[in-house]
Amino acid sequence: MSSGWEEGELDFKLIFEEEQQHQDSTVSDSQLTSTLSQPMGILPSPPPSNHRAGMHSPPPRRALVREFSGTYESLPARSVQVSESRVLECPSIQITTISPDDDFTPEGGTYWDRDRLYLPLLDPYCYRDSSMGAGSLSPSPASSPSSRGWLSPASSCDSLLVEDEELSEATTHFCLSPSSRPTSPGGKKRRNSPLPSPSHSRRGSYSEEHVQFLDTGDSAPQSQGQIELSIPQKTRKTSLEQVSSRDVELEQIPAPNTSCPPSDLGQLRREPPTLGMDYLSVPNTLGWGRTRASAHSPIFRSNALPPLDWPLPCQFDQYELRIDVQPRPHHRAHYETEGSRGAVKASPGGHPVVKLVGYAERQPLSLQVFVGTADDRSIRPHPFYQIHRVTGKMVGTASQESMQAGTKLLEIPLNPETNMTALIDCAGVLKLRNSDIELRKGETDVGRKNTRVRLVFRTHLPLAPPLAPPGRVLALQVASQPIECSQRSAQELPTIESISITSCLVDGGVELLVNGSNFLPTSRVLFMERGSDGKLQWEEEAHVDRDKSTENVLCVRVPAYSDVCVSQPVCVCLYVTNGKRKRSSTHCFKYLPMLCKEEDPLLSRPSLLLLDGVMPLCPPPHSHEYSYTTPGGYHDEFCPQPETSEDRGPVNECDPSFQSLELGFSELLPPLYPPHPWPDSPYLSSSPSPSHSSSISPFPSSPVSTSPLPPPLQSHGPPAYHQESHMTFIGAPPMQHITLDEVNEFIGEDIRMFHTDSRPV
DNA sequence: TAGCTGGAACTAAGC
DNA sequence: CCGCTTAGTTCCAGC
Repeated sequence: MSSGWEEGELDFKLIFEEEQQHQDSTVSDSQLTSTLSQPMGILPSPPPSNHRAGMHSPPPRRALVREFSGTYESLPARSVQVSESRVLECPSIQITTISPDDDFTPEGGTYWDRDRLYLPLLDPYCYRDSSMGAGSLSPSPASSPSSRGWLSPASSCDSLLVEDEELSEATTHFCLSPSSRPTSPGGKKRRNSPLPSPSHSRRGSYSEEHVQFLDTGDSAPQSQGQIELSIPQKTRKTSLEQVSSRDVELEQIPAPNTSCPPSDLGQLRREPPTLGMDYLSVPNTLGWGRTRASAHSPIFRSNALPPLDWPLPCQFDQYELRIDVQPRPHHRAHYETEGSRGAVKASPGGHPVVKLVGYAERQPLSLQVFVGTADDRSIRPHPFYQIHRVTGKMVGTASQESMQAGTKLLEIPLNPETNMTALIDCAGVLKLRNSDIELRKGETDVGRKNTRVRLVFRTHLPLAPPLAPPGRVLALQVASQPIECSQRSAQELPTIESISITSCLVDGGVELLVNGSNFLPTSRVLFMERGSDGKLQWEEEAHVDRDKSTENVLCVRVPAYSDVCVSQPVCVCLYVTNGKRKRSSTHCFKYLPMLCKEEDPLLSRPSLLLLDGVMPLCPPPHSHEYSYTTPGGYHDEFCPQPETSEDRGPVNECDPSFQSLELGFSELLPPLYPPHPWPDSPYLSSSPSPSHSSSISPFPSSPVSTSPLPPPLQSHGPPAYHQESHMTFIGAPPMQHITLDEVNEFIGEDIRMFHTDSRPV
């Protein structure tokens, strides 16, 4: 599933030089000149990441030219000397300008012949860098597909000029302008041709219709022209894969609003011609299991905001981004050929609610929302889904769309007046055709049965000393529970929304209630355990008490574990199946050793085991219960999907969350690094991330604060310095998507790099 | 009328 | 290669 990219394949370099950014503003290279002259987006753009949408961004690395304050940016691939003292990494592209007199297709200004993609001369201000890190806001309210045009004046090089105060301004003056265009897809379309997708789609696809500029992920020369491509018609699709929908949305759209300084309001803008993978074969970034991004700090320079595929914590210091109301587990996404299917709704009705806790400033902030993956890998933008801005009289939340590295974002204000709470009633989900996405070069994910998504929320807080040096921003992210977006799956697949208990002694026998939907009289509940190699080691069916079960509740008796003599807690998974290939996602369950209760004094305090402090009405013996639905996260993703994990090779056998991290990982951890007052580098392997720092405990007032606590990582990362504990932490923020293998790898790499960094140079 | 929603037909891929 | 099943995509109809 992963790209297979190995560390050694990461060829491009990442450099960062703050001081020279200004000096180099007169870069002679045409690729930079026009870019540098561009107006800023509302948010400073992080450096180009050169990655295609859906690909993992490379983690930042130390500056090659000169280290500066330990901050890192990823920059484009190939080296271009832009000044005597500075070398930028830029993609190699071939672009030939053509005159405005040349013919173009009326719709998009581009056309294909066998060998070339011709791009029209465009307003030099009109381009978009699809790789821009923190994309600038587009004024276009249009949503896909009616709003494919994302123009962003921001570019990779813009980010080099972004000053800290700009971020502050951006966050302060997050302004929303009313939409001048409808955002929903333009209603139903008539079939006019039976030609099947994808090769002869009856319509242009998200990729095909809109553009078709190749995404370098960098600021390509802003002069327009023709890009040399070897694109035999027969392989048009293959060629177009470079022109992925997410990379190359292009359309004429109105001039931007205040977020984008006007150039010529009457002039249509267009993305810059960029070139894709043919010339810049950017590796599929880090293999998900290898990324160390999780180890970085959530604090970034304001001009180096993290890419969307970087895992971020949901909590840092007193700040926490949390989901107060989770979305429903089902939401039928709409295709481009359909009308909007509305905004994602919440289970109790209404819509999801997201809140930033601990923020007492008066400055409003912006909450970014995008559609992320929901597999057992780290959260990243979902290649087959995009966020869709829903408008209408029923939508009360203002929002703006933007693009970041090919991923559409909604930006929603977080205002102090509303207690930094946002009602997410404007976020729909657009489904892109699998065939369109899968043909993109470098795309390794398959769309088939890849229909679970999450809503991912991210915000950036400007931090002031003493929390961080000036100009630093704190990036927090939280992801919703998985959302099934397929109509069919939503109708057929059983879904577990909660379970009444999450652990009991190994002898089982405890009654457990599974709450969810699509349960049938024939539904079965199975407990299973996988080995570290991902192979099924044990599976046992739980007896279902049909009399006590309904279509939304299954009452089962927990089966005994295979080995009642275990001395350590055992994490297993349970799922509901309605038959072959109709399985729910898995939820974690822990078997506790028989002696555990006597040996572990903490277990004698069952209240400490309650997540969210919700005491069950009738706690059964031998069990530890908690309210399943945690506000800030979801446990479901911790377990591999039973229907797919078997094909994935080694996977974590179960919950790689804190619960599973408890299981004997502490002895693998490297020595405690000396704490930093704040992280200079988000990627210093030899220094602890804030989450590692004991001085920044995520749970300052935790009732179990006497025990070392896990990091406040919502996303995966190395296990923190909690030792010994074999219990579930109260209020522990969920750690998502970390597998046993990842943990081991993180640890091993940390140890290696620690040793390396410790050596005198 | 446009947008939202549920349902189902049609089609391709997989088995 | 064929038939069945499954899943993705598109269209229709009702509200």
